[in-house]
Order: sequence, then structure tokens, then C-alpha cells
Amino acid sequence: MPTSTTVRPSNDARSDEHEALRVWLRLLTCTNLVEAQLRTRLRTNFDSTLPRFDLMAQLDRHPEGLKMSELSRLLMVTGGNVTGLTDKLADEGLVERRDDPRDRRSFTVMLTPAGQRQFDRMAREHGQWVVGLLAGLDHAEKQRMLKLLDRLKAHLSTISD
Amino acid sequence: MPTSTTVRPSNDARSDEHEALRVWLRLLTCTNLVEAQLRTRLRTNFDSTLPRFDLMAQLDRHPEGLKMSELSRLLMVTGGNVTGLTDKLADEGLVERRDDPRDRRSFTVMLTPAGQRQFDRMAREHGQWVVGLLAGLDHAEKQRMLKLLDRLKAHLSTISD
DNA sequence: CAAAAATACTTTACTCATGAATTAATTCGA
DNA sequence: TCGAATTAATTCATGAGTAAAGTATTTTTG
Repeated sequence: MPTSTTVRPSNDARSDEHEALRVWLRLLTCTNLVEAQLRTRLRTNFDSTLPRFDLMAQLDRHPEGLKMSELSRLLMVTGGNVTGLTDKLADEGLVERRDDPRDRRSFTVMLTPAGQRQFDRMAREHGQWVVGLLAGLDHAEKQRMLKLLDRLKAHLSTISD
Repeated sequence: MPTSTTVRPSNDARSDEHEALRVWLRLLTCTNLVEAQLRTRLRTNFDSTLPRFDLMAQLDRHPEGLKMSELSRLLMVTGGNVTGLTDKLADEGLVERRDDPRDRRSFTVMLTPAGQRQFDRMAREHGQWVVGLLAGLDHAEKQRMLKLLDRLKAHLSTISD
């Protein structure tokens, strides 16, 4: 008793599962390969890491500064993690914790001038790396991929938890 | 001096970069969302983790057992990591290191009967989770996605390093 | 065949992530 | 307004992950 409403012949649960697993595995593999490349290059070219780059990127996008809690939300990581990353970046003089005069519990985190300079250099390279890594897809394919990923993301957002 | 060979109007480096970054960000977001769901469910339903599941899945796929180095290659993680995961799974009696009679440097790692039983239960649920998480795409869309990811993976493989 | 190179795995030190508990400051409500 | 609840950030314990150095064994080669 097939439940399919299409003409596709074999639409049982097992083949659905197999198909979904194949897509998921490819997705994971591609993401990991790209991420590994970016990590390696950030390390060898700038002696930095992806989490640091991401944190600095958020600060670059918000020149007025961000609170720790805002960084946590934007980076989708826990507060304890942001504390650790910020500590190290501050030690290296790349970011600065500035007291918030309105609320003595919180800080405003900003890039220092040195941090801004370093980020600018990294961002320039990073963008070109991503172009190169995704060069396996032409313009039309990238657009198709974007559309599919948007649909997937929309579905996933309904699940959250 | 445009380098484009197509009729697409704005084909400068900046828009290429922007497009590539958009695709990469979506790819990363979707992967992270799926991964987070799988992690959470593995933890709450089986008190286990994704790395453990992945390791056991490889052993399930290779009932004759695998060497540590083969696990490292298949899981795409370092040897030290495999040592740690295997140690803990062995402590819990889910996998077993068996001496290789041909080479005293190496082991054959296998699922124990208890490990096999636990994996079977996890795999059944895991498959259904993935089906549900990817249900945002219909059959045709999954096929399109698979094709695009295959092209991307092929390109990435030429880069490796 | 002995020395050198390669291989298989472990160990160590470090980064990054989480969740739970803690501290301090602010806000809210009876 | 005072006590309770909330919020902002940190600390601590734990789990993966890496890279690099270490140990033991096997293989290669001169």
C-alpha cells in the first residue's frame, strides 16, 4: 500500500531514509572540508583561528561595540565560551572590554585599532579563499544551492527546540 | 576589462565574493543546525554523542573490525582523537581492542555484542531523525542538492593539501 | 644483516565548546 | 522600599578536537 502521491516507483521508508542520509553525509563532508581549509589557512597565514575570526567579524560589523551576551547570541555559542575567546583576544590587544556606564554588570567589547587592522587583512584573504573553495559551482549552481539551503534552513527553524 | 564569458551583468570580484560567502554561510548554518539536533537527541535519548555514534557506525559497517589508523582516516580525525574515543567506548564495554597477530604495533577494533545492540537501537532512531530534519526538501530537491554537493566535493578534493 | 626510515599508536599540551554553578548588579512587585 | 527574581558575566568540570613529540615495531635499503 504505497503512500506516494507521485509516480516515483520505490517510495518506501527505507529508500527515503537512505536518500536523506546520503544528502546529510555529503552536506557534512563538504562543510568539514571547507572548514578544515579555512582553519588551516587562518593558522598558517595569520596564526589565528576560525572562532577568533568569527568573533572579530561580528565586532567589525558592529563598530559601536557589542555586549558579551550579544556576541554569544550572534555567534550562537555559550557565554562561557565568549568569555574565554574575549580574554585571549584582549590579552593580545586585539579587542577591548569597555565598561558600560549604564549597567555595571556589562561591558562593551570593541576591536582595538590593531585588531581592526588585523581583521581587515584577514577578511580580505578569507573572502578570496571562500571564492576559491566554492569555485566548483558556477553562478547558476550557487544560486540553486542557495535556494535549496534556504528551504532547508526554513524547515529546520520550525524544529529548533 | 571584464573576465566574464556570460551575459550576467555584474560579474566583478566583489559580487562573486559576496555570493560565495552567502552560500558558505548557509551551508555552515544548515549543517550546524542539523548537527545540534542530532547531538541533543543522541544525548537525551541514548546518553551518547555524535563522535561515539560515528565511530560505532564505522565498526558496524566493517564487522571484521578496523585498525585505529583506518578509523582515523574514515572519521577524518586525528589518531590521538581516535585513541581517546576508543578508550572510553572500551571502558564502557561497547568496543574491544583485539591484538593483531600479524603486527604487534596495531589493533583490530570491533563492536562487542553489547556495543552492537546499542548501535542497532541508535541507528534505527538516527535514520528517522535525519529523514525528519531533511524533510524540508522533497525528493527532487534532495536529488538536486546531492548533485550540487557532489560537484562541490569533487572540486574540494582537488584542493585538499 | 644492521642501520635508517617508515608505520601504528599513545601521550601531552593546547584550543574550543558545553552546561551548571557562582557572583554581582539591576529590576520588579507587594 | 525591601526582598525576590532576573540578567550579565565568569568559573569550573568535562568532552572533543588538533599538532607535535614519544615509544615500539616493522620494513627498507646499502
